[in-house]
Amino acid sequence: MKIMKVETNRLGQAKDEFIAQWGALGTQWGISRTMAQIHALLMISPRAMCTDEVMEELAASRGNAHSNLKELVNWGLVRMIVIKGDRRDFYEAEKDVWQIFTIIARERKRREIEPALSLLNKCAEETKDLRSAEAKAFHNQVKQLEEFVGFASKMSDRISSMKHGLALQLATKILS
Amino acid sequence: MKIMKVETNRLGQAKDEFIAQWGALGTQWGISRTMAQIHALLMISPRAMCTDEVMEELAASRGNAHSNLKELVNWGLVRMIVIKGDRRDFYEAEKDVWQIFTIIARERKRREIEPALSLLNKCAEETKDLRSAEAKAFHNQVKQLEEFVGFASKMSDRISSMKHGLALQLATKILS
DNA sequence: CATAATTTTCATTAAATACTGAAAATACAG
DNA sequence: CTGTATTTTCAGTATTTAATGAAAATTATG
Repeated sequence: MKIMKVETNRLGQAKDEFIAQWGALGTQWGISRTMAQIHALLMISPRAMCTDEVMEELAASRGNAHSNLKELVNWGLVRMIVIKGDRRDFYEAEKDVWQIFTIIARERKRREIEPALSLLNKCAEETKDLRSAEAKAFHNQVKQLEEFVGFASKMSDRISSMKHGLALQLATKILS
Repeated sequence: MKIMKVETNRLGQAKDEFIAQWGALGTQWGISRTMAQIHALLMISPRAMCTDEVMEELAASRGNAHSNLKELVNWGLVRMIVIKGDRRDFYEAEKDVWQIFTIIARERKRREIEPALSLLNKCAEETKDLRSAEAKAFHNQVKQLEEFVGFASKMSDRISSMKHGLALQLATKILS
């Protein structure tokens, strides 16, 4: 085993724990454990990594590493990097927290809010001219949900498109 | 088959679609399909329902209906109701959208934000006095995440504890 | 107390999701 | 073109999560 300072070892342990736990959290957030682990690994890596390094670090299969890297690039949380004179693809994570937040917010809106909103639109529309008391009650409830979710959708857009500084300013006002 | 007005049938179809689709959405939100379906069913039901009615409406098993009803009561999205002269337990959903929102926000914070925050706290703490450049970079990245997530946590609390009207006022300001 | 209605539990089964590893496809260098 | 490094795909397997249904426990009723 390589000789190393106690400090280096402590750092390694902290990193490993971070990666392992971030992976576990990922499953709570609806993304696969490996995807969250790769994200954690790259967020704290001082340099871009290639597929084999990721595989080794996480003891994951090639297919798994590959598809999750692709997915992360898709989300925009990770960028592919070309290093000249090297045929391999390298990957590095977006590290700015506000960027990370807006990317995740956009994705969640797309997956969680928009489909709900379109369902609510449809149900409200389909029942808007029914006259029975029961139908009116249904229409009313759906309408309330529709308005709220529509609101949430707009809010999400607005906040995501803010500059970090401006958002911070707004947040400070709310927290004060 | 029972004779019914066209209107009644249209309403029934809209309800069925709403329940089915809300269930499908539930899986995106990290809750089981049945739980989301029961929630939808009760949100649009004009009266409280007993376990057997829920089972029948959703073609779900007793155990499934039971455990998901229990879970919904646990969240606070559904209340158990006692009807005198009837031994069965009845259930009714919270219908106020702002209430629904705050309940879900609280639960999500508990499951998604708090564990992340405690991990970040721990990792920042464990590396705060390491001096290598690599350690400092790690500590710095974790710290940034910690600050942001801590911020999000406070925001979530603040907004959830607002009265609907006040939140609306705030939102209007942001959207304007 | 006996019994009937209802709720609760839980071992088993089914369904959904994530991962593996090897083979096929692609890209590049000589 | 040929051989090699690398990426991509995907059928098969493993893991995780949700649902079933029947049995046990509980609760009310006469």
